[in-house]
Amino acid sequence: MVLEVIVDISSSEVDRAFDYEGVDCPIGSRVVVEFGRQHMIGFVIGKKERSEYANLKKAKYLDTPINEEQLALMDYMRKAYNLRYIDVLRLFVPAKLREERDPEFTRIFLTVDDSRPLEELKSIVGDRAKKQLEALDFIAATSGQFLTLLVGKFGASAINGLRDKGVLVESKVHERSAPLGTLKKDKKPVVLTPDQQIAVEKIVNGKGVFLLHGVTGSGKTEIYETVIEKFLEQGKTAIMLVPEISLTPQMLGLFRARFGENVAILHSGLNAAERYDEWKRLHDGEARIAIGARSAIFAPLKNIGAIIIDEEHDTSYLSESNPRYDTKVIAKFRAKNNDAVLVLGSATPDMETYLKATDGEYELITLNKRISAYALPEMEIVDMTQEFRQGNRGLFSKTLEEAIREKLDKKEQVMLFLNRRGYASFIRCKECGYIAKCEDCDISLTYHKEDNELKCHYCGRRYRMLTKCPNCGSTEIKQGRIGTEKVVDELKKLFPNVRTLRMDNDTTVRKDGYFKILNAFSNGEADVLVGTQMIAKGHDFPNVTLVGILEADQALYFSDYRSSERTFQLITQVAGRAGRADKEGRVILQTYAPKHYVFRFGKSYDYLGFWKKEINTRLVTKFPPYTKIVRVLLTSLEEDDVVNSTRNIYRGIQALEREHGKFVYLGAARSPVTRMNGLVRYQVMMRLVPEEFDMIISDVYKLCDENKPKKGSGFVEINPQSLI
DNA sequence: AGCACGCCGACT
DNA sequence: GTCGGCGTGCTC
Repeated sequence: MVLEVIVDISSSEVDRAFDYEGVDCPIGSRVVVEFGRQHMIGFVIGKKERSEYANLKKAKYLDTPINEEQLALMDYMRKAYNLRYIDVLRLFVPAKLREERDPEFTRIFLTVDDSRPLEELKSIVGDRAKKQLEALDFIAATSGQFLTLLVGKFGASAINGLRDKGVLVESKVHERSAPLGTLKKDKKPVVLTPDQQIAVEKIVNGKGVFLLHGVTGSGKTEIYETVIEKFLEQGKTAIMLVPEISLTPQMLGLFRARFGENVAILHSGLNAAERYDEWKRLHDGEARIAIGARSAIFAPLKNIGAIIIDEEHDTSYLSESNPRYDTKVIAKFRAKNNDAVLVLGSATPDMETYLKATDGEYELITLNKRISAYALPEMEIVDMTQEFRQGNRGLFSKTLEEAIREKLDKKEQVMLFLNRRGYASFIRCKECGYIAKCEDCDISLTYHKEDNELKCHYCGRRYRMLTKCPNCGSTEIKQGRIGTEKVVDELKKLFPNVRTLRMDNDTTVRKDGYFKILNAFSNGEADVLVGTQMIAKGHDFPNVTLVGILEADQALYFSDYRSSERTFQLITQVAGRAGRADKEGRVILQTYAPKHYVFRFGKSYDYLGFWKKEINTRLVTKFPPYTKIVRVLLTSLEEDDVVNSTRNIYRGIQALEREHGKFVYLGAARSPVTRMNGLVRYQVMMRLVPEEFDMIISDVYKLCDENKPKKGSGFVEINPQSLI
């Protein structure tokens, strides 16, 4: 049998099938092949009787990690996103299976025989074998250990003695660093409200895509859990996706408590062995619920009954680097192929999602009531232009300052939000307008007070702080907008004894930094938490009774058509942080544009009002969801090379425009960031109505592939999150 | 991606 | 003379 094999190398050069001689095995199988002079893992993507090549090498069959439905998804993704075989295949296979190791490698795992009481086992061991008793206690207390660890700790003779006496149960387990103990199911019957009950009924008895639009605290999680439970009862499986940032231990604990060993968790915190183990449990049918961030949509499950995407508007569902994909699109494909329901949940749905719900493409389920008796906090909007006119040059309005003072006196906690690090201080000459930029990236540098230096947030390059303008020599060179550090500084001036924590990309470079800071705040180690919207997501701090949003409108004037939507999502989410449980919350929003409709609708938590206004704007201005923005980004070491490539691609697209109708917009230019990491960047931008998009996108991919710069690269982005 | 082949500069 | 620089080309 001739097998068509894709080798595990991510390069366009080699991303095609190579013929090998091998046993008849299913498509989707994993094999070892000799490729050139090296041994490689490969994946079978096709089979045939004969090959046009003579002297085929042999492929050695290992296993079949990818199922038929996943193969169909692979083909779909390759076409829809112009991806390589191998880049898609890798999404389905844990890294461990791509290392050349014996995949059947197992270790012996020992647990105590729990069919008999521990005391009885001890008497079998006898009180003369002290070391054995010690080991037995240890194994019991830790609910099982690997043989190698036990031998290291207690010595081979003691452990072999125990094994001979038959008080232990032995099992072969795939390598894994932290075995799950036996988890008790704490199955409290969940009582659903009538609204929740109706939602569950609709989803379980319906088909297709559902938008579950529910205000913060309307009990979406209980609905997800019950839906999953109902499908499990039917013998089906389920995938639940959450934004990476909300995969908290508490959240997972909730699912573990309800579904126990049936849940497999896939998140970035797992090491390769743990990830493989969770993957394997799903693949073998030992676990039937996959829960995780974006990539969990590729879980090796069959017979899926429900796919749930929580906080569906969250941008973490869009993969912005190789391989680029939209999780919702993948979810729809898998739901359709499995005849599963897809549930999209959010308090502030994506513009496009809500449009589809109003069009009837999705079924809309609205939850207006909060399950707790407490209303959402009142939002106060403070006009900062007024403050300025009254002589207040600080960051805090009088209202906010007084509110903070009051909360600090009461020993309650405060959260202060800034829009994001990108808006932190840049350096500008007041005399000539010079702005300090990165020599490599052409991006405004950000001032970091802690190190007294300037940093480029795109390449990380550092510069000494300027004392005078390199352009005109003026010493009137000052920071522009504010960053979290500045907020902390000013806060300390107003309240000398305040204890603060700061959270942004700088303080959370290390993966655990994020949770450390949140834990510290949760434990009351600080009075005020200052941060970017990172702190807005998902976490409940019962003692937080005041939330301040500083410069709420910074994002509004950022050159992105989604800025209003983002701002609305942010303020809704942020407001949800204030006042849970028994304490009334207060939200103070500072803005220089108090009359903007975002704040008007945001203040009253009126999503629908906002959506109607915003969707009309998108229609009139011809932006998504009514159009698709396509950007072809070309980069090269040499200007001539990239200019040449850009010109060819632009001409090709012009030809497509002549052939297929009128585009909303087509233009070619240098990218907003003209150089990054030493590469020159050009782009071709276009805005297409959906029909045009469908007609020409594959031609655009082809043009890009065929005309990309000789000494660089080119790729196509669809509705890119940022145009840097 | 590797790894070979291959054709020019400075070394025991 | 030859060791080795990394440019180009191939892997069923």
